[in-house]
Amino acid sequence: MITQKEIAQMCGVSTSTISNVLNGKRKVSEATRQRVLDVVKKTGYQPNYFAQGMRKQKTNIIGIIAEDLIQFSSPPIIERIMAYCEDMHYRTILINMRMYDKWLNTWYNDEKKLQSVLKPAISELLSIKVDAIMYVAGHARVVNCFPDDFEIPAIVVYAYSKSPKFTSIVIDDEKGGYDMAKYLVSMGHEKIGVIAGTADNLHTRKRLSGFRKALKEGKVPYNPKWVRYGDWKRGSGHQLAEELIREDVTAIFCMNDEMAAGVYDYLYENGMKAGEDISIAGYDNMEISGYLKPALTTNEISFSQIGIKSAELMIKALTDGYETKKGKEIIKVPCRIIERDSVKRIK
Amino acid sequence: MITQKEIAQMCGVSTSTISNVLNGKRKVSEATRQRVLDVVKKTGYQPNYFAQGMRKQKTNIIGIIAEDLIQFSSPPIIERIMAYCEDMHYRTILINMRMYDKWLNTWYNDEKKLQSVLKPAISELLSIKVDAIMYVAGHARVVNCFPDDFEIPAIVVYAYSKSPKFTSIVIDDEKGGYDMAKYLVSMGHEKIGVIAGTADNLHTRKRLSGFRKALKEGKVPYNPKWVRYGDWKRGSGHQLAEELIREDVTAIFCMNDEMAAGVYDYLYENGMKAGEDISIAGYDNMEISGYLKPALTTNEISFSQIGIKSAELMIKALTDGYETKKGKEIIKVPCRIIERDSVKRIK
DNA sequence: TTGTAAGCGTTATCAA
DNA sequence: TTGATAACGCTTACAA
Repeated sequence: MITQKEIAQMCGVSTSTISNVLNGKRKVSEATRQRVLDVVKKTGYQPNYFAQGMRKQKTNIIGIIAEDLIQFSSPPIIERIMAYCEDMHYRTILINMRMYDKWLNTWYNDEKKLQSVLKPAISELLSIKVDAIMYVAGHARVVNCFPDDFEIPAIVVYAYSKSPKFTSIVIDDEKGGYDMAKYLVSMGHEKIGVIAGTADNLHTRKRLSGFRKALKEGKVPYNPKWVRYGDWKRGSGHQLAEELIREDVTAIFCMNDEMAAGVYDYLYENGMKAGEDISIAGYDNMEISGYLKPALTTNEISFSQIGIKSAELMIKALTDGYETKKGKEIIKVPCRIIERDSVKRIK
Repeated sequence: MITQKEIAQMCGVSTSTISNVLNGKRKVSEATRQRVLDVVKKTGYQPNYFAQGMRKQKTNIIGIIAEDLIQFSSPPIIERIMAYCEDMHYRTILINMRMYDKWLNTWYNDEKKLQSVLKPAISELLSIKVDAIMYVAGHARVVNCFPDDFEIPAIVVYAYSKSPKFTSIVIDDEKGGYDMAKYLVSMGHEKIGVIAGTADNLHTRKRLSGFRKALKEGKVPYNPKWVRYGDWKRGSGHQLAEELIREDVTAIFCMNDEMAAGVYDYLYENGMKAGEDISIAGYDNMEISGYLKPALTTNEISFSQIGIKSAELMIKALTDGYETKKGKEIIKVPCRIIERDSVKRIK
């Protein structure tokens, strides 16, 4: 590949002149400037990125570490991050840790497994001399990503940073649960079942706490028997639907769309229909929710908002100095209820 | 960040010794080796990637250019490519062109739009000195990715390379259409409607040609009136379902699951049921197909196979010399019919 | 077995 | 306005 030196020879000037033309760092006579630009264009010269990086000690690259690219939340978040960075003239480099591929579902709370792939990923990015690192989690939990004395700005996306030194961007689960309960109550429901996620999960706990708060405000009774814990999978929705229907609830709030689909399975098998015989609400607004019959009312998580917000913060930190390191900040992105046909107004 | 020079000082040896220990290039006495390794470990020293790359003129990085990361096919393909490359000790760097974000649906056949983002993407990868480039398309068509005299090995994934110099990995659409027709005929259907994709689309044409071939072999009449062209969207499935049902077909082959979902919409509105009143088959095996009721029989595209296959080829080309440049090869990855509940045996 | 020194392609500093 | 030169951190040929 052609180098600056060759361009310099072809133009009959020194390499510093080429460099100066290309970077506009100092005055170069219009004549030589044009000559240089012509040759650069003709030859298709591209500065060697490594040489530049080495000399400047600054790369304008932001590293992204994704827990798992095939987690459904990851592509839209990362897509927006990349878009924003590109607009701000930063490059991005993505490392996909592929946690699911490596350990299926057994890594969520296994610190050792996480660190065994996270450390090399961080090392790699540091050796590439990225300006900052964005950690994109696959789902919310407290996660120990970076050491307190981490040498570059960093941010935790879609999970809570264990260390208070790093800003986190998460969804507002508490408000999400609260809003959904408010909505169901406003539709006349007073016996509301919940198919929650796993009991120790952060999403689960926060959504449930918001849910209870709204019931209290609405003076609607809360019955712990109406709260069942699933495993986020379709099958558990099916199973718990049966239990809750036996309790005579008029509505079921499922903490994800997949379990809601499991409820639909149960209804289908038993000749019942969501939005008629019982009301169903989901969470996530995954693609499937618009394809269920009747279409599922659910709480949309705006992954693009999460992506944009975190990229903005990251770049602001980079421009303003290392502000993110000053202290923890937890940014909460709100969810939004998408009203479809699975919740019926009663009474 | 700590450099090799500092490590050398701390160990009381020269930098070349450090380098040799780290790369195992020549004999170093066990004593110094240990001493060096200890210090490296203690300090967390990481070689500077830029300096290495510059010196070695070899990066072991494979560049991936994705047309669109949020196209549903892209994440699983890319995930597998990354996995395979990682196993083979190659790094990957991903550039997402975000075509959809930039131009919605208007870029498919717009060479100018494509080139306006592809050229900078390629330049960037070349200036990073990647060893090879993999182009990951969002959907099949003939695409003009690289100039014939491209300087590094390259491969086109999920689309057909215009230039015969580059290998393409695509799905076997012809066989896909053939298999589906065979299957429907084997279930007793003789009046089979088709909701095809857009008429000029490569997927459409190849699937249709396979479809006709199978009908011919099965001595089942082919009626052009039973073939309708949609736009791959749900709405067109809905609309064309009505037209085909009026033609009294007993089965409808939809060229993607989304249009099949549109057919379901129509059936639902009219009190009909797939797999009972009429048989429906889809294509893609998207997530939704397992959530439709009754679950949709469809032709699965194995994106992971595509990813693995292309990564294998790429790395083989890199190891064996630049074989990919020798001549065009079109690798076809077969689809696989997933039998669910939407196709009924008749007669 | 180890050290010295050149060189990879840029940019920044200094001198002209 | 321009050019020579050093320096970035590493690997490798050659010398010791």
